[in-house]
Amino acid sequence: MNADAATPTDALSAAFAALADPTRRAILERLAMGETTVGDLIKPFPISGPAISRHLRVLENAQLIERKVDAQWRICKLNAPGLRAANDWLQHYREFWEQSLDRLVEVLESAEGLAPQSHTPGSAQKPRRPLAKQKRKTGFTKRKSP
Amino acid sequence: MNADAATPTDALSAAFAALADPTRRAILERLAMGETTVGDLIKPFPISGPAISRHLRVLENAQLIERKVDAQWRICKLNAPGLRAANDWLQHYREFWEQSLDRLVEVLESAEGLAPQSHTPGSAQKPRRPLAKQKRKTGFTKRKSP
DNA sequence: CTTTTATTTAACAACATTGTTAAATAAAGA
DNA sequence: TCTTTATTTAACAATGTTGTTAAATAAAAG
Repeated sequence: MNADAATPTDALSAAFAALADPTRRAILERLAMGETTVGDLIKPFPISGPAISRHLRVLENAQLIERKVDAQWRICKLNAPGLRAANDWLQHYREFWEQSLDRLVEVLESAEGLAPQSHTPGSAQKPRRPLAKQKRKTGFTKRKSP
Repeated sequence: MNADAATPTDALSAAFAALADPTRRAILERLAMGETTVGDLIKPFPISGPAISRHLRVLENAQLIERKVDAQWRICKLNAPGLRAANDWLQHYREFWEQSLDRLVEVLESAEGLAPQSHTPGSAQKPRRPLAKQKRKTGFTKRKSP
């Protein structure tokens, strides 16, 4: 609903960016089994300690994990609110894909090959031809007429 | 459950990476209202056409949108399965944050300031001291003893 | 106090991402 | 056909990310 494409690195962007790495996702999966130390987290991975250390920082900045100090160990654990925030954003599309699935089911069941159009709310009508005749400023570079 | 940190750019990584950009999220939000043209999508943004064009490619590669050609227009629309896949991944943490919320509620309600420990399954016991005495290969660089 | 264990910082190279402008493509319309 | 409209590709600079090794910190153990 808001087209705010400004904020330098908002929380959501940081969260998704953090989730975009398989190593970090694997770390989260490990942490879902319970909090543990950095040294323990590193074991499954073929990368260096400092590399993991930075992955953890990324996860922490993204608020997907928290760290606490226990002597020379840093205990890492999942941070619920951060994970939840990312999930919530995706959730507002839930309606969309469920609708799509409904429609697919319909198509399959009626076996007619053509889904009836006007069925669900929220999916705007597509105009046969895009919008108007008026001058549309597009932001694309114009070509000089030679 | 799987610690596969290998695949160069798996679908999930691509999806989350695509979601990590506010401009792209705004594009998806716009598309949630119905499919439309590239020229229409660009309007709210202060960036150039080619920039949007590439954002769209990123979204398409991540399978979050689909494009079809209609004369000189490319009509963009959301791609349910891709969005769903990203959501599903996050969903397996749902249990986790719900549990955390439950616990928070308990703490607040009992107003004792201390949550009873052994309550929920899935959250492993933290050993008072991490694991064993045995030699643990950590993967961190060792310091030379001077 | 010296050494060991755990983890982070620093410095750096290899890539990847994003935005820019100019030019290419392609269909529609005059 | 020539022009306009819509969008992509190319080339490039600025910036960000990830991994590496060497060195810095800091608490624990001897």
